[in-house]
This record gives sequence, structure tokens and C-alpha cells, in this order.
Amino acid sequence: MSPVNESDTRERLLDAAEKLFAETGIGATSLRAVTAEAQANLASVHYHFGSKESLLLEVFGRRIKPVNHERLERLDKAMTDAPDDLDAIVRSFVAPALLVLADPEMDGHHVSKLMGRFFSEPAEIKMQIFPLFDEVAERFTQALKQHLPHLSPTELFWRFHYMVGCMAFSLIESESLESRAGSLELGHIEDNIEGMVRFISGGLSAPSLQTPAVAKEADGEA
Amino acid sequence: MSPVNESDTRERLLDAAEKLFAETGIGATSLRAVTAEAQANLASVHYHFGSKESLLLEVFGRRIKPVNHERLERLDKAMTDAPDDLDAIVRSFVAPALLVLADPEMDGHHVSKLMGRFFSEPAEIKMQIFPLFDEVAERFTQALKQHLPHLSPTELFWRFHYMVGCMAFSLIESESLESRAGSLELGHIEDNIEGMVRFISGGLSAPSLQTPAVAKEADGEA
DNA sequence: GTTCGTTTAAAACGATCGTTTAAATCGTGC
DNA sequence: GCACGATTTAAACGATCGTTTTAAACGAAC
Repeated sequence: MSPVNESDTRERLLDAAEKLFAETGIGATSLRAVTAEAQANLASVHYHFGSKESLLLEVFGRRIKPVNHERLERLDKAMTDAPDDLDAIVRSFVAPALLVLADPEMDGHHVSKLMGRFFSEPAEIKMQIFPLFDEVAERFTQALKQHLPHLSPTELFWRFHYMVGCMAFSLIESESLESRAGSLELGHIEDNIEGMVRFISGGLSAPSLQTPAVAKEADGEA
Repeated sequence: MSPVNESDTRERLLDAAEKLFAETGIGATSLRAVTAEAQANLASVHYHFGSKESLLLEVFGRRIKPVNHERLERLDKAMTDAPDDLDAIVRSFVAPALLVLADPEMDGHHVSKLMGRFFSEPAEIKMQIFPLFDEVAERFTQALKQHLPHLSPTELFWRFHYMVGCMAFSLIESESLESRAGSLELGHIEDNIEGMVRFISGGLSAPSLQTPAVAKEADGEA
């Protein structure tokens, strides 16, 4: 509209902020560093975003939204194509996030580090980000419920979040883990998606605590 | 020795720093806030610790060391008492950390939040904390290797860290999860230790990727 | 009671922060 | 060409930071 600038300054600020927030930390990154990296004026942050906090919310949302969108798309496809495949559901959740690391479009290592910063944000900021995950949490919990009807809502709640933990930790610490793998060849991330899917599926379908006497071999006499 | 003060100012500074680092964030917590909370003088931090960074390292180490010590003690006991019980190994790793949350001695919620802050620390600080986990990682990896001899070193590496992720995420987000559980009764943490142990054991003993054709029911014809 | 190392106290240092202000510049519609 | 909204610029504001300095208070040893 109007003068039609589209202001690519805004995009440069987001890119610069994402990079510096990830590398240096959010609290430790000054707006002066952001605007210098973006080759923009100091005041441009407040002109385009209003405050450092609003900039931060945009930086997070820009990465989270497309990942969650792809999760829901994959889940829909999995539920119709392979309704009896637990692995497919887990893969729908895990793959979009891990593939960000391999995406040359966005620098994956910045994004994964950025996600780690999220855990250290004050509660006020977290509360503004959490709703972005509401639909994904709801839809996947429902899908898991179909495959694991014997689990109580509480057990299902916990196991869903164990899945989140496995994935989130691997994302956040991917760089540290690679540097601490020693002589191990960890291979490509895409290969490891299947390894993570196996682990999570195995955990999700472990025997329930609420039916404690059931043997693990699962077909014995009642 | 000598004048023998034992300086409980030092302890008060550690307590105050832990509380404020956890609640407010490390970068966002000023030494003035720490010394005010500890009812000590601003310069006392530099007298007792030398710098804010050294204070931070002490705050982390004070909590991490006893947890890892108990992990190793429990692992020794598990390996002799129940050498064929994978759950016991997992429990040795998970329980000491989760029980911190229930320990009235140290305010568990401060400690768990503090651990979340760890992920956002700059690499230099992380590198000084990581060695505190070296022995635990080595010993538990060896123990898991005995129970899961069919896993390649790479697969074992990843699965060990999925276990870490499950536990770490639950610790860090315990407060957020409880507040977002809705109408669910999540129960006590002690109960949930067993739930987490089951999930992790199920994941650890999932079929390997490297022997892909093995069916999950595991006793079928070759 | 004087001495001496340990600990605490008050004040100031230079630097950097997020934010605001007010003027300059740009691009378009008329 | 002029006018006008959108955008960028330079400069300053007040506040707060980690650190340092200098001196005072303390507590055991002789």
C-alpha cells in the first residue's frame, strides 16, 4: 500500500536478530549489535517492531509457525494413508523440526540454538510463545490416543512430553553432541530421524504403569 | 584455617544467586540484586568468587555434583544387585535428578529452572560445566552397552542422549507442564519417575535400525 | 593491647544498555 | 514542482551494569 517500500530493512533486522540471539544470547545481544549486523539504524528496531521484546516474539514466531504447519499437514496425511502406523505419527512430529537443521534456506544451526534460548526466557515471554504450539499438542495427543487407548490421560500427557523432550534436546544440543561424539561418526540428520522415531515409538508403546502386571512379551495367559 | 570465619556470606551469595538466576535469568540478574538478596555488600561477590562468571560456575557445580555422585552410587548398586534389570540402570540415572525437585532441603523449582538456563549459556561457560558429566556419561554408556549389545556405538550414543533429553526436558519444563496440564491430575513426581523409566526403557530396547528386518514381536521365523 | 590477615563497607569508574526525540531523506500522487 | 506520509538518521536521555579502589571493621595470635 501507499509508498510501497516493503521495507526489507525489517527482514534484515529479523535475520540479524535471529543470528545474534542464537549465537550470543538474547539478553546479551544489544540492539546496537543487531542494527549494526543488519546495516540499519539503531532506531529502526523501535520503528518496525516497537521494542526488543516484540522483535524477539517475531523472531521466534517466524520459525515456529511453518514447522508446526508442516507437522499438521504430515499428520493429516499419515492418519489417512497409514492409520495404523504409530511410527508415521511420531515421524510427522519429529521430522519437520529436524529437517530445519538440514535446510540450507534458513541456517539450521541458528534456528536450533535459538530454540534453546527459549527455555531461558522469562515466563511472560514464554506465555506468548506457547499458544503457537497449542494446536499441534492437541492434534497429536488425539492421534496418539487412538493408538494407545490403554493409557490414562495422565500417562498420555507425560509420554507426549517425553517425545517433545527427546526431540527438543536433540535439536538444542545437536551442535554440542556432534562436537562431543569423539571418534563416532554420527551420520546425517536425516538418517537419525528414523533412529529417533524408533526410540520414541518404543517409549510410547511401553507397557502402562496402570496395568502393572502385564508381561512385556504381552501374549501370555490371563 | 587461620581466623576461621567459614564466611556464611559466601553461602548466602550462592543461595541468592541461584534463586535469582533461576527466577530472573542469568544475564538479567545483576550482582546488585544478588548482594541485596543475600544482604551482603556489592563487592563481596568479587571478593569471594572473583567475577560473576566464577560465581555462576559455583552455583551450577554445587547442584550438579551431588546428583551425579548419587547416580554413580546407584548404578554400582544396580549393577551388583540386579545385573539383568535395564529399568534399574535407567532409574539410577533418572531418579537422583527428579528427586531434587521433591527435596525440601534445596528448593527444587529453583534448581530445575536453573538447569534450563544452562542451555542458553555461551559456549565458553558450557565447556566448563560439561566435564562434570563426563564420568556419568561414560559409566552409564558402558552399562547400557551390556544390556543392548546389538546396538552400534552410534545408536547407543544417540539413545543415551534421548534418555538425557527426556529427563532434562521434564526437569526444565516441570513447572510449565504442571500449569498447562489443564484438568489433569499429574500426581507426585515420585510416581512419575517410574513412568519415565518405562518410557525410556521402552525406547532404549526398541529394535535397532541396523538390523532393519527384525519384526517387533521378535520371535518369528527367520 | 597491639598486630596482622580476613572480611565487609561505601563510593566511584567507565561502559553499555533500551528508548526517545527531532530533524533529514526518500518515494510517490497530484 | 510541491506536498505528504513512510522511512531513516544522528544525537541524546536516564538508568544500570560489572568491576575497581580505598578504607573501615572484625577476630584470632602473641
